[in-house]
Amino acid sequence: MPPKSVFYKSEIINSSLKIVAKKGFKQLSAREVARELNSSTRPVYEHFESMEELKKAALQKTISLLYDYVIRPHTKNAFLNIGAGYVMFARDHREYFRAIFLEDNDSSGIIDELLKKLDDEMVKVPELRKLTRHERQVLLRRSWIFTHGFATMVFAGYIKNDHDAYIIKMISDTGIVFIEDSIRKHGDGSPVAKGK
Amino acid sequence: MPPKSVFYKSEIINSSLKIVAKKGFKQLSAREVARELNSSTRPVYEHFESMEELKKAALQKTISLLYDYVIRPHTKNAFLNIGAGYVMFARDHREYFRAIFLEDNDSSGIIDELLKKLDDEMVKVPELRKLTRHERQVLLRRSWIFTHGFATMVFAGYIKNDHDAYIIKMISDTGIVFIEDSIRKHGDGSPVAKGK
DNA sequence: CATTATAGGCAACAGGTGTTGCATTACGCA
DNA sequence: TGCGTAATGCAACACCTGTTGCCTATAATG
Repeated sequence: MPPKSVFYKSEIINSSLKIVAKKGFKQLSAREVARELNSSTRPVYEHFESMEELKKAALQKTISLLYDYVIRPHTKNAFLNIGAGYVMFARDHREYFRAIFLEDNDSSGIIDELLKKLDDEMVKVPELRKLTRHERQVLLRRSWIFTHGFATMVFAGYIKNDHDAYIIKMISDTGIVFIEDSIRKHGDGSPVAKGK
Repeated sequence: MPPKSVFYKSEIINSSLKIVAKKGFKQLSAREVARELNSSTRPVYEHFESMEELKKAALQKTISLLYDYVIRPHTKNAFLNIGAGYVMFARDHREYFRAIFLEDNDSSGIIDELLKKLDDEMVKVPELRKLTRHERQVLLRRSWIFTHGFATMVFAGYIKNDHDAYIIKMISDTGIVFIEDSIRKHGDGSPVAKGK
């Protein structure tokens, strides 16, 4: 029998995430992982075909952490939680956020999934149910662009005040502005309400 | 006397920008530049102390190109031109946009300058002049977060329709929503109008 | 026409990367 | 207690990076 594995797959991924958090995704290398584990570079290749594969696995783990954030009940409003969680993730895990959304990793699937969650929450709100499909899409898109912009600016360190309360207020206030606009436009049949 | 310089500083910078546009900022290396110029790596060090310095010069040139974009009269509204130009820049020059705003190059000075331009334009609009300083700041910040979010999503390739007309409509429509909200809040002294 | 300063090419240095061949080691079954 | 298997460490390969020493070629001056 072989000696039991000293370095488990999960340890290697966790070490990788530490490195990404500290030095960024592009600094993740086999030797860097080895240093973190006090080992040679071999164990990496014991569990992964290539560094490419390890990087994929590490990215996947950051994505699942993102999902934790958007599910977390920051407020009583699930709609708001997704946006606020997204921004908080950008604040708490800069390098993960960069790896997922700002490097060339085709993040569109994740965004689509988050948008779907948001849409599901939206139809639960009575005031929004009367909106047409197109009106809801406009609202969703606007809200998301704002949220993503906010997250990206927090990521860049441009937003000095990034406490939970401020993030929630910002997302909430602007969301309300967009919602009120949608309802108003729906009422008077202005160009936005094409579907009606 | 020495032989006259075959490779001018400007040529080196232009070659660098070509490389950045094609392969990204992090792929910009002395040997890449040499390949582009059909030369050795020497000329780079003839005109620049280090690659660091060349990278700075290249980044500076991308920033001046960004300014061209936000000054360009896409519409008759200078306020709108800045936002639309910003998004179009992200669309036309992905890698420059990434280098300026999404890598660790402290872009806050540029954002501050753009915000100042926007503020200057804002006070020229009669309806906005009655807003308090704080109300104007809220409006500006909201508009900018949305614009930056839009640019970042265009950058990521998530916005499929990125024609000039759509970009302008998007920035304009949302800007109007924010402006109307500011004016409305100013009227009824709601929490946003703290300064009044 | 000779001289001299210097731009540029070549090739090397040190350090980084992914990856792999080989020797060693330790485990748990026989 | 011995043995086979497979995980690990070491060291090397090839290729990337920034940078520099040395040599050559050139152009304007004396």
